[in-house]
Amino acid sequence: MVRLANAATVAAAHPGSCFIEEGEPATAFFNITAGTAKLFKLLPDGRRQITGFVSVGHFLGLAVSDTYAFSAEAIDEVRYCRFSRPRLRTLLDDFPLMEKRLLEVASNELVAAQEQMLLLGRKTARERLASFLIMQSRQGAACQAPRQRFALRMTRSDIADYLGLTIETVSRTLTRLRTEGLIEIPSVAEIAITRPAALGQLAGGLT
Amino acid sequence: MVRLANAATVAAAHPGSCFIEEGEPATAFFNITAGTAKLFKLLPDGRRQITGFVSVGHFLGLAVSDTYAFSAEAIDEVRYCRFSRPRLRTLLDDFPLMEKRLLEVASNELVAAQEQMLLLGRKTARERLASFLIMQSRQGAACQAPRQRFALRMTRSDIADYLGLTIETVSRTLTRLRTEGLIEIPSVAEIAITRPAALGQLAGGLT
DNA sequence: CGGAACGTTGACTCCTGTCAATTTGGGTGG
DNA sequence: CCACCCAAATTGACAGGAGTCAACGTTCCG
Repeated sequence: MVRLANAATVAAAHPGSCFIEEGEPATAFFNITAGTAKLFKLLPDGRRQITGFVSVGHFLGLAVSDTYAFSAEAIDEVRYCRFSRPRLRTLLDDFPLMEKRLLEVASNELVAAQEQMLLLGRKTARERLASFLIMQSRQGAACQAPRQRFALRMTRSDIADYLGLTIETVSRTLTRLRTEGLIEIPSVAEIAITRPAALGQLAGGLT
Repeated sequence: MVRLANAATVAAAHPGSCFIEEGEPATAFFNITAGTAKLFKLLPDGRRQITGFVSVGHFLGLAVSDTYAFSAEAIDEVRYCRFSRPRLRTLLDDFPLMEKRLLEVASNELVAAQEQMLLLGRKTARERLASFLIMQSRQGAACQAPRQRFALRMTRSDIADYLGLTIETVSRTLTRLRTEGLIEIPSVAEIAITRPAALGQLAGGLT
């Protein structure tokens, strides 16, 4: 862990380790600088809902609440900057542009959250997977065209908990999409979209 | 419609009318001054997901996107201030505190959205209704204790589309909660929580 | 080679959705 | 004032999609 001049610290989280725990006092604000993490909430009996995957550039821990509203677990090696809350406040005062940027980010995440609510509340398993695969195909290709083939950086269990399904349903549904010729599965962690238009149709008017 | 000095307009929407339509060019920013509206997204075949209910004080249309990401329909008579986008920008420049406030609001809404994702993705119908009723019992009583008895300002159809269920399941589940003695239903639009602790338990560790 | 975590597949169950009939309640007009 | 109407809500019967439980396959390290 490195301490910087402005009291921010740089740290890392190993795959599988949590660097934010839901319910803990929200003492800090994070900025991911490398790697990917999953954000999730748990029910008392262990059911889990992954609310998003975050990677380089993402901000975490904005909430005004005094405790974190979700947990964050590293998927691969994650590096991040950590700002104490008071330090964040002075940062925002010193750099008003940062506030603008944070507002933009939060607004975009709200839009994404609403899209995910539509998926979780109203889409079938097939539609959820179709939507998810299309989303993934665009991941990290913000400025370019979606890639026809890409790697899934998460397990079936993570996909299931993100889509509100079980791992069995995820597996079966992927198999079905494959047998129907909409996708190919070169390896467990790779997907190739063979009929993007049909998949988009299934997803319900792509986002 | 009244035009103010700073180019904002004051307007109203009658019950059932949409004052924001998903997909339309996002030309404005709204601030609700009276009434309640529902926000929702539609799938091509008409399936609907209500992403939230908003009332006095809420801000709408923040998104950076060039089209609205959701529709807004008035439940009762809604009054609102409408700012054009350029005007919003000058407003934010003139009143930096407003930006801080918007960021707070957006952060809180993100937390609520994540809670709703947990509900939609992982909770059973019973748990969804329990969570919903507890949430409603706190509505508009931000600073006070939750009310033991309250009015539902929306139809069963709205509740269903908010919770990702059908109206039949909402109806049946409410009936069951009543016969089990957790709640009473003095009239179709009123609920009394008779066993708050048990209902909270069911909801899965209240928010 | 062996074991463990992850993934796939099958058989069966059940919660919720679908379809349909009936009841309730609020508003309107005779 | 009351009968009527229509939308909303409730209730029932049935069906189906996704969950559960379990067996089997695969991959990857130790």
